[in-house]
Amino acid sequence: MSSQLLPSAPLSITPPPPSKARPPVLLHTLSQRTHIPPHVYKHPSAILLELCTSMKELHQILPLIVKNGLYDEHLFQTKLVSLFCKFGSMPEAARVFDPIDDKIDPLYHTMLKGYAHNSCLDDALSFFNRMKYDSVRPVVYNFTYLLKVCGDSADLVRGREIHGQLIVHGYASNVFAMTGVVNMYAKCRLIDEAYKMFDRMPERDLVCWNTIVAGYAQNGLAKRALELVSRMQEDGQRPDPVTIVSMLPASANLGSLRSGKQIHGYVVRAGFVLLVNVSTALVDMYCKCGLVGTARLIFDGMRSRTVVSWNSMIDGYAQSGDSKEAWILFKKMLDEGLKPTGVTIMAALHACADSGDLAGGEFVHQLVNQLGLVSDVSVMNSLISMYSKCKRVDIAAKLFEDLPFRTLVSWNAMILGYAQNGHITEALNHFCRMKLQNIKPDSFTMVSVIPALAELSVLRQAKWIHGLVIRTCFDKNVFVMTAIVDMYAKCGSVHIARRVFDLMPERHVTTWNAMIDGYGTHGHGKAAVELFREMRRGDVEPNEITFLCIISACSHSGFVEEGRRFFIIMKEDYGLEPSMDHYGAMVDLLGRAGKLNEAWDFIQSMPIEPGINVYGAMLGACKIHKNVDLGEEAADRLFQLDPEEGGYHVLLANIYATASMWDKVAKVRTMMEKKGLQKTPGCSLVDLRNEVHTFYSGSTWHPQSKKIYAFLETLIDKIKAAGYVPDTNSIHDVEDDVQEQLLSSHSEKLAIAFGLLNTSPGTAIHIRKNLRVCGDCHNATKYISLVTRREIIVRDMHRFHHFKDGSCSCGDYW
DNA sequence: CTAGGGTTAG
Repeated sequence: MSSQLLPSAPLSITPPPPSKARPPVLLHTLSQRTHIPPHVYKHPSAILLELCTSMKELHQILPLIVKNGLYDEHLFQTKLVSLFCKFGSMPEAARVFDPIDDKIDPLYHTMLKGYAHNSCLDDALSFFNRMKYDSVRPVVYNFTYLLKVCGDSADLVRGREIHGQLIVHGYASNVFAMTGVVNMYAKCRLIDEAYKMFDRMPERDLVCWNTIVAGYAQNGLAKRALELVSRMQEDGQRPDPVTIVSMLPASANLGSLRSGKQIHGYVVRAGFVLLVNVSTALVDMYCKCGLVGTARLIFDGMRSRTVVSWNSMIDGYAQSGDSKEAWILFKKMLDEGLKPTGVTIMAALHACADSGDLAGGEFVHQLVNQLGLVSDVSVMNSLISMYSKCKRVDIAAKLFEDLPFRTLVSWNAMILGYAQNGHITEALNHFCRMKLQNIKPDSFTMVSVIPALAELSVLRQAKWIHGLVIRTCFDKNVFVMTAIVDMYAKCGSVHIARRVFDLMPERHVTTWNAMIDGYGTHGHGKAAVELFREMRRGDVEPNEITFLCIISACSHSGFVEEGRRFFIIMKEDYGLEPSMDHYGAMVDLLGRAGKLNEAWDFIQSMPIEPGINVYGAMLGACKIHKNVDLGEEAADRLFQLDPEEGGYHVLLANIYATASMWDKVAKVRTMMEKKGLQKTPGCSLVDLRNEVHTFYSGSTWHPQSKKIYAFLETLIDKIKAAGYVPDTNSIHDVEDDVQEQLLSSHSEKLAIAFGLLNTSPGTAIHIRKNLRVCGDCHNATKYISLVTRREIIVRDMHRFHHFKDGSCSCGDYW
């Protein structure tokens, strides 16, 4: 067996000359007395050298050794070089190495090892070439050092070269050398090439099986990695702790609890549980498979833990959404005096981002500075994400701009940060900026940019990015394509969305959700329900979000009974517990349909304390159905919850205004002022050729402003002739003509006028509005679509309105 | 001097 492990070519180490120095007398006599051959005893200088643990100690010991005389000169030289290499000082190693006249081969080997470990690959290779020049025959382990460095730096070109040289030197069948080759190719992400080399090996031992298993596991081919473990067992190799530590992340990656538990069983039977790296990998696996509690039990039962154990557990909590527990454990780790690593910091920042804990995030930021982790770009990326999630995209941007070098992840974090904070133009600018710097976007970039364009709601831009997605082959990526489906729906083209949806070979639950929601917001309740039924017949399981989408689709279309049924099915058939958003959607469903008392009773029967969104839905329903009493009651409860949004107060004020209760309107306004709440200014966007034009109520800064107002005046006369009556009952404190003027300068009317002025007859006009469409604008737009024979598509904060021939797709029900 | 494999991370 062991003969197979020997190199096929003879080793070329020249035997060192017999030692001239005799061991000191004491040791010599000791060895005679105990019949141990004298060469087993080491020279005291050698022992001293071996005790060195740092460069400082080495420099202290050196004079002593020189004073007390050298033992074997070659051994001393080699030992010294080895120590300088070990402590990372290649210049000092070279100072010892260079002047030596009769260099023995091991001296060269030691030096090469030093270069391989401490310097760049170039230094190691040029030393390797010098060896050849000095006629030193390379030995197997010279190649293994170099292959390792190639693998670590993923330098495929040099890796191949060394592979070639290794063959020339006759090591093509050497297990050690070829294991190094397999590992090198695997690290260079050429797993097929790695397997080819593995397959050609005449003999395979445990280490080389472990190498190929780890190779597959690290290249994301988890299933194949686990299959190979079965094969290695058929080949007579028993998985050892190293195998296990590759298998566990593989089964975690698969999310396969069954195989994870199987491995756990094996670990227990084989007696590996006490090994800290094995139990750490178990903790990680259970976290990734969703059993964070089980992971915690293992973590708590560990006799010793490394920083990796802590990191795995903290990140396990962070990834599973338990940011509270993640934070508690992070603090505990600090309390125990453990030094966090970059990974710890990233997990902690993830937790802060999730819970919106800015103060916690700032604390971690300080820690990053103290620990000197500012040069760790991954940590900085996490800081950017944390600040963005905590709505401080300004700080995130500052960090991003100050980065000495940026990775793709940095760009993605920044683009997503901008997109999620509503800075759509900035998100798109950065996308263009990264492309100008020749940084290739990945699917994460696309999934950040596409929703930004969806927010912009400009069909032309949507088609542009869709084209880009196809050209860059991201149309094979289910997440990117889901974003595209969602984007088309949000750009008003639910039919294109459906076409893209139909063409997708693979659909994720989010793909179905996007399409169902698309139908819902466009008021195509029937299509939404049909698609949901189709989904249930297929093998993609609906999730909580699916039910949110379908219930809200029912709400937009007035399908009260269907909506109710879905709410029940959700729990009974799928075991999904309704969240606050689901309760909100149900109140909206009932309330919108005019079943205000039922909606109120529904709120009373909720098993959890109703949130802002629930009372908000109630208030909205009261506005539609002009119910002051219930509206007041809902608002009362709502305001106790201290909403940061000024919109709810405006809603209540509008309820009062509709009922001409002007004193109450004034009261609400005062309350708003006291609380420092502001009404979000209404704004409408319209895209024209290459520009997005923004209009605010009464704004006059647009270059075409004069033309727009003049056109609007004649337009309003025309629709009045067709039957339009301005709805002035929400304004009371100004003269009639001023009321009308205020109404006619609403942002959507300005945007529509601008759109009509600048586009050709027969084309549709797309308007994007940040708030809900007001009643008067809704009515006016219907008439405008009639008299101008133009289709006008308005996307408000909740849904789409397709105005055509005097009516709206929402059936005046929004 | 005296070889090759392994854990956490957007």
